[in-house]
Amino acid sequence: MPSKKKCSCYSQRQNRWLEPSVLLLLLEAPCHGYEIIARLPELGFSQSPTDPGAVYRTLRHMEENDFVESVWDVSGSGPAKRRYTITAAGCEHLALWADMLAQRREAIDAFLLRLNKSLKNSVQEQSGIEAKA
Amino acid sequence: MPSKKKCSCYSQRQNRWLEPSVLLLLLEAPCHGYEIIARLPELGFSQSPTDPGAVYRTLRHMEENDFVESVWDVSGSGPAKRRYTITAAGCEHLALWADMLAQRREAIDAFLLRLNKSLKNSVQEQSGIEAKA
DNA sequence: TATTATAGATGTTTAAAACATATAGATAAC
DNA sequence: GTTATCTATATGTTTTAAACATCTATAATA
Repeated sequence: MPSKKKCSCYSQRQNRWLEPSVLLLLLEAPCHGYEIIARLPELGFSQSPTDPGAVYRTLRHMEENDFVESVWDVSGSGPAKRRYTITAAGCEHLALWADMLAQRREAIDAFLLRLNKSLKNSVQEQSGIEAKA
Repeated sequence: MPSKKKCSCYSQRQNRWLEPSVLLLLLEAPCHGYEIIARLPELGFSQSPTDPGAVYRTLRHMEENDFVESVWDVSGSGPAKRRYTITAAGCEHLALWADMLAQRREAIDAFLLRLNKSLKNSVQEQSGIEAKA
C-alpha cells in the first residue's frame, strides 16, 4: 500500500469516480465487468451511459495494483466472464478514497455556503440596502 | 449561454474545480490573477500549491467565453495587472456550477453511506453474527 | 547593481474520461 | 442452419484538465 499522502487517489487531479465506485461494488459482492457496468449508474456519478472500455481498463489497472483479483468463470450462461474480487489492499485503498471523498464533500459544502453568502450580498447591494455612498 | 444540459460544467468529466473557484472569487470582488492564486487555497480544493499557469489559462479561457472581462490596471505598486470582473453570463455559469457541485455532493453522500453500510455488514459477517450456514 | 517580489504567460507531459470499434461465444429468431 | 441479437471482454484514438517546468518583465529593496 502506498502511504496516505502519496496514494494516487490523493492527487485529486481528476474525478476518477470510477475507481472507488468499482471497488465499492466489489466490496458488496464479487462480480464481473458487465455486471459492474450495469450497476454503476446507481451510484449517481456520471450522467452519460457507462463506458465499458473505461470499466475494463480500470479493473485491469486495479488488478495490476493488487486491489482486485480475478478468475475466469465459465459456469452459468453466456460467454466466459472474469469474476473480480476485492483484496485486502483494495479495501485499504477504498478507505483512503472514502477519506478523499469526505474531504471533497467538505470543500463543496464550504464552496456552496460561501457562494450563497456572496449572492445574498449582491442582491442586497443591488436593492440598495447596504449602499450608503 | 449554453443550455444547462449542454454546458461544459455538466460534462463532469474532470474535476475542473479551478473554473468555479475563480468565478466565486471574482463574484466576491474583481481582482487580478496573482491575487486569485493567493486566495485559491482558502477554498480547499487541491492540496498542492496553486499552479499559476493553470489560473492564467483558466482566466483567458473564460474571457473567450465571456464569463469574465479584464482591463489593464497600471495603478498601484508593482507591474501592471489585468483586473478581472465577472460578467452576467459568468454568474449564470457559476449558478450551473453550483447545481453541478450540489449534485456531486449528493453522489458523494450516497456513496459514503453505502460504503459504511457495506463495511458494517462485512464486520458482522466476520464476527459470525449473520453467518447461518 | 544585484536580488527579490510581483505579475503574467507559454511550453510540455500525463492520465482520466470520452468516443469508437473489434472480437467472440451463447442464444434466439427466421 | 444461418442470421441476428445478447452477453462479455478488449483495444484504439482523441480530448482536455491538471501537473510540472520555464520564461519574460516591471517594481521594489538590499
